[in-house]
Amino acid sequence: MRISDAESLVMEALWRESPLTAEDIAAAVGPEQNWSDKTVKTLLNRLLTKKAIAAARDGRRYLYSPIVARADYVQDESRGLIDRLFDGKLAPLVSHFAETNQLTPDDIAELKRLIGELDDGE
Amino acid sequence: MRISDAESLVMEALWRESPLTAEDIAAAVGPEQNWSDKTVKTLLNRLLTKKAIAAARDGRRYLYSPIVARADYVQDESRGLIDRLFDGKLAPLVSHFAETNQLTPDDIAELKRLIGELDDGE
DNA sequence: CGTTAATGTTTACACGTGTAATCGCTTAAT
DNA sequence: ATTAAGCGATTACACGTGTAAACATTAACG
Repeated sequence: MRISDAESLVMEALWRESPLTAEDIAAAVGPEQNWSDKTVKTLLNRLLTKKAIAAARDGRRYLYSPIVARADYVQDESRGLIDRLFDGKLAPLVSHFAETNQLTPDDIAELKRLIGELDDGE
Repeated sequence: MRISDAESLVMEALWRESPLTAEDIAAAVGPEQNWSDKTVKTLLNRLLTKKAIAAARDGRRYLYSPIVARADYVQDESRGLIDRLFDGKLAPLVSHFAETNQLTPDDIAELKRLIGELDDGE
């Protein structure tokens, strides 16, 4: 099942560090998003029913941990975008960024390095 | 305003060719998506109120054309994804694809070419 | 000229999402 | 033991979206 935008912010907190209590997560995400702790609880529950996270009882509270791996999530999201907008190929996306001048010299250097490695490794 | 997934399929038809009648669009998109012509009409109206497309009366019907450019849409979508998931930088996305073995030799060749050009051009 | 067919306009409706408030149970403090 | 406080669970509610049916209007055909 799909992880929504708001939910993904909770996931990001858990991917950074886990397990966390609801309180921890509210503290990590709430202020930034201007969310009440109630909102965070709702998101946690939805993520639970979606089996995206697990909860382990710890006394009176729960400790939450991700079940879905960030890599898998990132995978689905980026594959989806590339399939929808760039005919499933990565190069056109890079090309688009290049054409719209969204690449800093650092980006370019990093890309060069990556591509070089690829060539060697594969 | 945001263009939804279903709406974007209508936009794609118009980006491929415009102006088009509602009928044209239904013919172009409907079968693939299993949409009734009613559904296409609804999407066209929503896109109109979102000012994503324009309609020019042509006798009894309208001819629809995009107002939003595909490049701008692609721009927003891909920037959004990269900001959300890759810290705003393109290189980590490419890196992710490389690590998860989603690059065909063709992709790699194309990327090499692109990066090479970049280097020269900029 | 009236009826039908083609189009566009309005209304519908369930589901996910963002954003919470309220209810209820359990534990800690008095 | 009673009450208050802290948590989780349940309920709420408006808005966007996917998907379409119903209604209205107008032009064409008989």
